[in-house]
Order: sequence, then C-alpha cells, then structure tokens
Amino acid sequence: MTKEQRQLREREEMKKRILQAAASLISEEGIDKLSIRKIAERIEYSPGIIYHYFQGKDEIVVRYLQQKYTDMVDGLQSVQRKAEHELPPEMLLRQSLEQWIRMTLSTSVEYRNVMLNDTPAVLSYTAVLFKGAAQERKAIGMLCQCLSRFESKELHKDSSIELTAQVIWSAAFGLIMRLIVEKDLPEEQVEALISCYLNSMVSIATGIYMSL
Amino acid sequence: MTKEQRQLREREEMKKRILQAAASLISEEGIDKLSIRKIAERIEYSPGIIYHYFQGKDEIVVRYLQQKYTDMVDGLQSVQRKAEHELPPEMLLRQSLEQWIRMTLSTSVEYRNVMLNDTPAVLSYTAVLFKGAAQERKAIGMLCQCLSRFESKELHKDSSIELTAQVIWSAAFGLIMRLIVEKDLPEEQVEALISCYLNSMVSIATGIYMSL
Amino acid sequence: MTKEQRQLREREEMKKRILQAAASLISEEGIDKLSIRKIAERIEYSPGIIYHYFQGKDEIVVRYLQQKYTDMVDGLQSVQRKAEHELPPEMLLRQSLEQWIRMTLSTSVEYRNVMLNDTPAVLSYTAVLFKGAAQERKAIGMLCQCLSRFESKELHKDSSIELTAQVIWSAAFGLIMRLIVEKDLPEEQVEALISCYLNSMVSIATGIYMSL
Amino acid sequence: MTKEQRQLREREEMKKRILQAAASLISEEGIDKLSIRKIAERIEYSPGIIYHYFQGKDEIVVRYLQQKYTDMVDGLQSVQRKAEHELPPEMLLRQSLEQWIRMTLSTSVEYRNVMLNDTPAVLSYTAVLFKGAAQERKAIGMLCQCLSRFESKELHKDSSIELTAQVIWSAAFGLIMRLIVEKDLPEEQVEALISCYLNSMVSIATGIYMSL
DNA sequence: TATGAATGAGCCTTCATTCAT
DNA sequence: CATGAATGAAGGCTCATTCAT
Repeated sequence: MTKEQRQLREREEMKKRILQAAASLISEEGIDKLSIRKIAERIEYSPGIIYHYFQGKDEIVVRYLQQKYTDMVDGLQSVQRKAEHELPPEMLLRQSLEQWIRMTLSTSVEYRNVMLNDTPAVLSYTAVLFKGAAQERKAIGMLCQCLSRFESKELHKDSSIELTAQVIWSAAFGLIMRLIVEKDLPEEQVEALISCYLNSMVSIATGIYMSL
Repeated sequence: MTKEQRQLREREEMKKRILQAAASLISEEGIDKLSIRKIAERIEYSPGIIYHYFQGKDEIVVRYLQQKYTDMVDGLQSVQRKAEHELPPEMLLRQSLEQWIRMTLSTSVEYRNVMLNDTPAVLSYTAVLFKGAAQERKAIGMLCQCLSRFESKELHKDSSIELTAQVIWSAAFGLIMRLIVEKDLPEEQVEALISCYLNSMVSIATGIYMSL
Repeated sequence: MTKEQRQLREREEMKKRILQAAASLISEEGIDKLSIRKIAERIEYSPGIIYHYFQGKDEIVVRYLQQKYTDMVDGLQSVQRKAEHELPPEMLLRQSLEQWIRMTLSTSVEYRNVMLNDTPAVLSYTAVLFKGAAQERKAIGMLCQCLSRFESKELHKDSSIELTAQVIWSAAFGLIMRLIVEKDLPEEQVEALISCYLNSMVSIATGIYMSL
Repeated sequence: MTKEQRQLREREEMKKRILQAAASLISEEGIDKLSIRKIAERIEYSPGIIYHYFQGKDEIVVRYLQQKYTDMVDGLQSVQRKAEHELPPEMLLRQSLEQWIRMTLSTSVEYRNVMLNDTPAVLSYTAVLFKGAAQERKAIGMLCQCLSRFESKELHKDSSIELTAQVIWSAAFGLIMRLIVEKDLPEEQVEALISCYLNSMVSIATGIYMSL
C-alpha cells in the first residue's frame, strides 16, 4: 500500500508542479500564449511527459481555471469569517463587499481569466445569475443573508433578495472588470470609485423596501 | 471620374468584405483565433491579397474594434435621441439604461471584445472611469445630466455625480458581462435581473442625497 | 518623328528613374533585399509598370551593375586624365593607384556589388585577369603603360608586364575589399595601410628587372 | 552510459547532417538563398525538426561560418608545420604564401562566404587589418616572423613589418577573390598569376629596407 | 502607358501531439 | 516514468509575376 500511496502522491505533486508552471506562464503572457512546450521547459521536463499527467492542453487550462476558482472561494471564505463577528448589517455589507473587491483586484489576471471564461466546465463553478444561486453560491448566499438583516419589513420575497444580491454582485463585478481593464488609473480615483460603489450599494440595501 | 469612383468603391467594398469576414470569424471563434488565412479562405481569395487592402493583421483587428465601437456609439446616440422628450428624471434614467443594456446585449460578442480590450489604442476610446469622463464620454455625460435632475438638494458636488455615474455605468457593465458569459439563462431570469438592476439604480439616484 | 523621339526619350527617362530607385535601395538595404515592389513604391508607380521597361528583376540587377561599372570606368578615366601630365613613372604609378583606391572606397557598396558579381553578363565587363586584359581593360592597360616606363632593361616580356599589372591591380583590390569588409578601422590605420601598399607596389615596379 | 553516449552521438550526427546540407546548399546557391525548408527537403525531414537541433536559421548560418573558419585555420596550421623546417627566408615566404593560396582556392566558395561576411560575430574572427593583428592572427603573425628574417638592416620598425604583412596578405586575398570570381580562367593563366604574385611579394620583402 | 487586383510559392517559426525507446 | 525525435498543420508575411482593364 505504501508504495502505491507514494506513487499516487508523487503523481499529484507532479500535476501540481505542471499547473503551477502553467499558472505563472499565464500570469506572465496571458492564457492564449500558453503552450505545452513552455510548461515543459519551465518544469525542466520534456513536453511528452505532460501527456502522462493530463490529456492535453485543454485539460490543463480547465484545471488551471478550477484551481484559481478554488483559491478565490477560499479567499472569500476567509473574508466571511473575519466579518462574522456581530456587526450592524450596513457595516457588514460594506466590509464584505470591500474585502471582496480588494481581494479580487490583488489577483486581477487570474480573476479575469476565470470569471470571463464561458466554457460549461468553468461556468458550472462560476455562474451566479441563475435562479437559486443563493443556495449554491456562497458569495450570493452571503449577500442574501446580509440583505435579509436590513429592516426591510418582510415585504420583499426571497426572490427579490436573491435578485438584488445578484445585481449588487454584478455591480461589483463590473467595477472590478473596469478597474482591471483600465489598468493605469491613479490610486485616489480607484479609492473614490470603490467608496462611491459601497455607498451606492448601501443605498440600495436601505432603500430596498421602498422601491420594490 | 466615374471610373476612379468605381475603383474606389470596389476597393472599399473589398475592405468591407474582409472586415465582415473577420467579424464573423471573431464572433464564432473569438478574437485571438482570428487568422489571415481563415479570412482569406472565407472570402475565397488567396491570403496574400489581404495585404493589398490592409497593412497586416493588426490593422484588421484595430479596424474591427473601431468599427464595433462606432456602431455602439451610433446605437447609443439613437437611444439618447429617443429619450430626449421631456420625461421625469426617474423615467429618463430607467429608459436610458434599459435601452443601453438591450442594445449592447444584441451585439454581445462584439461589445465584449471591444470593452475588454486593454490596448492603449482601444482604451483611448473606451475608458470611462477616469476623472473628467463626464466631459469626454457621452454615456457618462448623459448619466450625469440625468442624475443632476434628481432633487438632490445641490449637496452633491460635481465630482460625486461623476463618480456615481461611473458606478452606475460599471454596474450595468458588470450585469451585461455576466449575461454574456452566462449565456444560457432563461429569458425570464434575464428580465427579472434587468428589472431589479433598474430599480436599484433608481434607488441610488433618489437616495443619493442621503448617503453622501 | 518628333513624337516617336519624345516617346523614346521618355522611355529612357523612366528606365533611368527605375534604375536610380533600385540603386538607392541597394545602397540602403543590400542587393538581395531589393524587390520590385519597393522600387515601384519609391518611384510612385505600380509594380506592374516596371515590366514594361524591364523583363524582370534580373534584368534590373544586371543593368544596375552595368551602370555602376560604367560610372566607375568614367571615374577612373578622370583619374587618368589628371595624371597624364608628365611625371616621373614612380610618381605616376603612386598617384594613379592612390586615386583609384580613394575613388572606389568612396562608393564602396556599389564597387563591392559590381566587382564580386560572377554572372557572365557582369564578368564580361569586370574580368581583369585574363590574358590580353591590357588591351581590353583600361585599368590594366594604364598600369602596363606605367610599368613599361620604369628602367626595366627591356628584359621583361610584355606578358610579364601584364601579369605584374594584374597582380598590382589584384593587390589593390584585395586591400579595398578588406577595408570595405572591416568597415570600422580607424582613419589613421587606413592611411598607414594605403601608404604601405603604395610603397610596396613601387618596390615591385622598381625591383621588377631584378627578380624576373 | 553507452545509451546516453549513443544518443549524444546521434544528435551530433543529425546536427552535422543539417550543417552539411546547409553547406552544400550554400555552395550551390549562395548564402542568402539558403532556407530552412530547403535544408529540410535535402535531409528528407520536415522543416520543424530543424528547430529541435538549432535555435533558428541564424544559428545555422553562424555555425556554418564558424565551421568553415575553423577548417581554414586548421588547414593553415598544417601549412605552417610543413614550412617550419629551416629554409632561407625567401623560400619560406614563397612556400607559405603559395600553400595558403592553393588551400583557399580549394574551398573557394566557403572562403569567400566567410571572408566577405561583415557581421561583428564573424569579423571578430576574420579581421586582419587592425593594429596589433600580428599578435592575434596567426596568418599575420607568421608573415611578420618571416619578414623579420630578411636582411632588413633593423631599419624597419615593428609597425612597418606588421603593415607590410597586412599588405602582402591583402594582396593574396585580392588575387584569390579575383580567381574565385573570374572562375573560368585557364589553368596556365592561374599559374602564371600565382607565380608573378609570389615573385612580387619576394620583391617587396627584399626591397623592404630600401623603400621605407 | 499604367494600374491595381490577384495568385502561388516561398519565407521563418511555433505548436500540439504521437511514439518508439 | 520519461525522453527526444518527428510530424503536419498553422500562423504572419513578402514577393515576382501576370493580366484585365
């Protein structure tokens, strides 16, 4: 058993090394300049060996995206944990959103690669706009929880909460994407925009029972 | 003269045919799978001839992006014109945003290609988050005009209006991008999301003097 | 007649313009980067028209080489003329060789192109080593004349004079080629080499009756 | 170990085969008509494989030139060795020069390609006219040694010896180039020219103390 | 005379993938 | 497990030349 276990472990380590090489190449040159040869060169193995661990280039790309998605979710959960200490809902919303934005901006290239990929394999992890996302997507679920704590007179059905969460999430997503694309904005403008975004979202959350 | 005119026209038609082939290829396979050879094959000419009409692949891509950007701006202006008839500010904001969203969704792939391109040449047209965008970008300018008509007690400085416009714009952008990426959402969910987005933005606009 | 003459003249002028464009392109980028298209671009005509004046690229190259050869011979003759005033043979030899070297160095690229070309068409003008070159090649003929004026006791047959002239010519040719190839030599080293070459050639000419 | 050695040997053999194909193509069509495809065709492999053994076309050309240069230097050293037996200086000079000329003529095309190449990489091996060449270039050094053995009354400084050696070398170079370019000269004329060249150089060497 | 469209061949290079060893 | 050889396809591009107009 020990031998087989070791083999299995070594296999996993090799796969990890390949994915890490892929990841660093992608963050350096972009996802479509990635090539098997470059990965092989970086891990100092021959190109052929990669096909012992992955079916082909496509599988590597998918695994890369999954990996990055997992990293993100992990990061997000740490955000959640920090925020769980009892806070007034407004502050909780504000903090959660801000931390999420800062986190995604810190891995901008990967975030962009993952979140704009529209292959089914990746979308099965990253889609957030479908009905019922509150149950399956932690980010949306958390936002819903948060929104439900506002004094919203119970008037709003569950479905409007989920939709509002999705809109707030998409709004952050849009801001993040623009900040990534318009990459040379001055620091203070970035801060002003984030601050305005947070105010606006709070405005939505507090005004929610009026406008729906 | 007629002869020269005809030649010029034919030349322009050929350029258009090339760009159209490029456009359809891009919408089918994405902008980075585009190749001169594929364009040639599609227009049923030899690859070489393309260099008769364009300097190289880069020029074709740039022209494609410019073209799509122009189309968008044109579309947007028609939106503006339709909305100019005196309306209460809330309705104006609502209609403008909705029409803009529907328009961009109707050319989703192109919109995505243009708006996510981060080369300086393209960004010089498409950037919207910089300070002063209200003057240089019609979309932001229009939003600012609209926002300023809300009963906002003059408390908000110009700069907060611009920032708020940029946030509202980015929020729409994020929703649009998600709707493009998560391409198989049921029609009714799309409608619910758009509707919720519009309500939320109005909520920001009306609540604007409270939260700032 | 006048019309035909004018047409002929215009035709010749066009040919000249093409050859000039070719010449400047060659001196800028080298003879094998020359292309019909570049010529056309430079004379601001279409590529096709060139085939009305020349059979093809090859003919242009040959004409270019012939042209440059003619220029050189012309230049050489002016050297000769200047030197014809009665001078002691040693001075005459010295001056002629020096002027020739300086002249060729001033058009180094062309000289190199012409003199290293080994197609029959060009060689029929440029060959100098064949028996009888003294009659057909002015440069060799001139050198022979010069050498015969040394006090060489008539011991040397005509053939040795021609051979000696060919050797002296080749020696200059070798020095010139090296100076062209080793293009970054300091000025003073170039001068020292030329001076040493001239001394050596005089040494050959004066010592000629001893060693043969 | 045997296996690795064999692999290494096979790799070297393949590289050699590629270089040989390149060499024969160059001698047939000239160095600038060389192409990767033609090499591939000649060795009956696909073009791509060549990049397995060489970084690109440039590396092949450089290796070719280095190879030919090495061959030449090797050949030259064998000349030197043969000539080292005590001979009167005149005979030594004569024999050395003659053997060198005959050797270069036997690989005429390659010699020409190498010696007329003016890229820095190649010139760093082949330049001979710079001050101090006697120390760095065996051919010049050898000539200097030879010249210094003539009864030249110590009048000539080291620098004139080096310059004279460079002139003698260049003179041979010029003759060789002409013999290569004017490729169809009758055998006896070639012999007469070489003989006359040798006499002339001896004449320079013996007359050296008079004219300087 | 002159044009501009068009081709087909050629160029260097990169790549994903396969396979015998 | 790992390699290195090998291929075939593809990519961007340049060019000499032809030809209808």
